[in-house]
Amino acid sequence: MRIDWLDDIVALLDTGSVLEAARLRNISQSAFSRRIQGLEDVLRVSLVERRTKPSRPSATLRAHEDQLRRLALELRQLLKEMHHESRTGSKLVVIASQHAITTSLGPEIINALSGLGKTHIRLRSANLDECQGLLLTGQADFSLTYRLSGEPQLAPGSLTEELVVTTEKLIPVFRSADADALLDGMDGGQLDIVAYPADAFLGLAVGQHILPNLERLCSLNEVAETALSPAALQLSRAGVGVAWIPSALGRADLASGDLVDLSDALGALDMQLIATRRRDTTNPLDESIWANLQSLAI
Amino acid sequence: MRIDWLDDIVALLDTGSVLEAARLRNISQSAFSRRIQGLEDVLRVSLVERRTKPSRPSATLRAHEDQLRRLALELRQLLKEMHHESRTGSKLVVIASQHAITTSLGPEIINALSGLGKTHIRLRSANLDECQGLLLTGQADFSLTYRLSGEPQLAPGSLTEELVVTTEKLIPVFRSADADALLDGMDGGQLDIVAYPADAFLGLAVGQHILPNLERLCSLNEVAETALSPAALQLSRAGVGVAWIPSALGRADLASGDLVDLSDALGALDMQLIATRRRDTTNPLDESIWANLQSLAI
DNA sequence: CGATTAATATGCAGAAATTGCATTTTAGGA
DNA sequence: TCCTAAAATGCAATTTCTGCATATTAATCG
Repeated sequence: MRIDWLDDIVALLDTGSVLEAARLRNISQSAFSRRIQGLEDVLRVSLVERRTKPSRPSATLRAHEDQLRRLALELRQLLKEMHHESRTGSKLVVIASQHAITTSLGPEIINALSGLGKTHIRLRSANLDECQGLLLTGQADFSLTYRLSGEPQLAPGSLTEELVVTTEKLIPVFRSADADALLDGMDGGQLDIVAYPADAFLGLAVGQHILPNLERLCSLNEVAETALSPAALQLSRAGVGVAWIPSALGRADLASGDLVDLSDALGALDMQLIATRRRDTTNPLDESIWANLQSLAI
Repeated sequence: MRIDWLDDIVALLDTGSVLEAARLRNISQSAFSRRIQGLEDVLRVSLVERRTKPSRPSATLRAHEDQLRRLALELRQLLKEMHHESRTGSKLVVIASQHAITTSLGPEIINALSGLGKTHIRLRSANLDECQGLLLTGQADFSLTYRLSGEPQLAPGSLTEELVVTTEKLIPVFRSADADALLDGMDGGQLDIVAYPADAFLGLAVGQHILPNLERLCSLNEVAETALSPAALQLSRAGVGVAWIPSALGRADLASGDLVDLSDALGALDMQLIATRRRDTTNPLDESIWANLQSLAI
C-alpha cells in the first residue's frame, strides 16, 4: 500500500534530482524513477523536466511546491495524531494559542480543562494569523486570542463562533525598587521602555494606543525589543525598562512586590481573551470543552 | 499505484458501512475490506469499529472526519489544477474574492490582469472568512476584500502582505423615478430599505455605520434581505427599497439615469479594496501579478 | 433461544504492481 | 568527439491486489 506518494514528490522538490530523491527515499534509482513515471501517469501531471541532466522538478510542480509541502505536512501530522489517539484511546484536543497567551493564561486554562476524562490537551503557540489558519484548517480545535476591548469586533464570520473567556489588562510594570526614580525622570526627560515588534499583536496594541500618548509627555527610549512577553517581563524585572504585559503574566511578581503596576501613570489597555471554534464541528468532546470554556467565562 | 486511499476513507465516512463504501468505490466487498485492513495496518490507526454489523467508522475516524474530508478535497482540487496546468502549460492564478467584489470590481480586475501572457485567472467568490482561509491554505494566490476606511487596519500579520488597490464608496441608490417621493416620505415616516444579512460584510458595515443614524430620523422598514449585492441592486431598481451597493456595481445604472445616488440624504461609507497575498510565495508569475495590482493602485 | 439474514472476513489462485540488478540511452562537460 | 553522470528500460523475482467462493459473525425475527 503506497500511501506516501506525496513524500516522493516532496523528496523530488527537496533534492531537485531523481537520483538524490531516490537516495532520500531509501529505494533504488530505477525503482524511484518508475515510481515517478507511475505518478505522472496516474496524476496525468508532468512532475520532472527531463530535458536536462540531472532532471529538475517541472514548472507545474514548482508552482505548487508550497501547497504540496503543506498538504504533505498536514497529512503526516494528522496521521500521527490519529495514530496516537487510536493507540491510547484518548482524543487530543489542540488549542492554538497566541504567543502572549501561551505563557500567561495558557497554563491556567489547560488546568481548568484537564478535568475532562480521557483528554489530552495540547497548546500550540502561534501568532494571531497562524492561530486563525490553524483553526480554519482544522489543525486546531480552538483558538485563544487577545482582542483590545475598544476594538470593534470585526465580523465574527459565518465559519467561526466566539466566546469572551475573560477580560484582562495590558499593564505597564517595572521593578519596584526603581519605579519612583523612573517616574520622576519622566517629566520632560526620557522613559526607558521594553518594546514589542510592530508586527506582533502586543506591539500593535502598545504602539497604537499607549506610546502615542506618552510621546507627548517625554521622549521614549526603546532599550530592548522582544516578541516574547515573558522576556519583556524579565527585562522589566531587571530594571531595563517599562514593559507592558498581560496582567495574568505579572500576577506573581506583582503580588510578591518585585514588580509594581504603573497603569495610573503610563496607561493600560483592556483586553478580552477570546476563544474561537469552527461552527461546523460536530464532536461531542469539543462540545464539552466549549461548554467548559463557557463556564470559565465571567 | 494506489493514490486515492483518502477517498476510500471518505467513502467509509460517507456510507458508514464497508459494503456500501465498496459499492461507492466500484470494487468488490472483499477487496475493499482488505484495502481498509491494509490501511489500518500501514497507518496503524483503527478505521472501522467491527463490534457491530454493519460496522461503523471508528471514533478516531469520526473525530477527524472534517479534516480528512478537507484534505481529500484539497488534494483533489490541487491535482486537478496541476493536471490542467500540465496539459495547457499555463498557470492558473486563483483569486479569492469577497462576494460583493466578485460582481462589482471583479471583472475589471480580471481584465486588467489578463494581459499577462499565458495566464488563466479564476475568481473564486467567497465570504471574508473563506477568503482568508483560501489564501492561508494556498488554495488561492491572492484575495480581494473590502475594508471600511475608518476601520483600524487590523494587524497585517507576518504571514500576509496587503495593498490598497482602490477606494470605493458604499452608496445608497434607488430608482430615479420614485426617489423624490421616497425622500419626502422619510420625514417622520418610514423608509423602505433592502438589507444585507447581519453576518455578511456589507450587512455589518451598513448595520453598524449607516442604519443607526437613519433610525433616529425615521423608522426603517426592511422590505427585502439578500446577501448578494447584485440582487440588492436589482431590488432597488425595481423600486422595492433603498439599497447600499458598491459604487462600481451601480456605475452603469447611475450613468444611464435609472438609479440615483442618495448619499447626501442617507449617508455613504468609504471602503478600500484590499489585495492580499502570502509573504512566502516565491513564484515569478505571482510577482508579476502583484506588480500589476500595485500599478492599478491609485 | 434457535433459525435466518445480512455484513464482514478469509482461503485461494490468477492478475497486476513494484523492486533491484544489469544494461542501455541520453544530456552535459572536457 | 569522448567521457561521465543521470535517468530509462528489459527482465525476473517478489509482493500486492483482486474477485470468487466460502466461512464467520453480528443483528433480527419468530
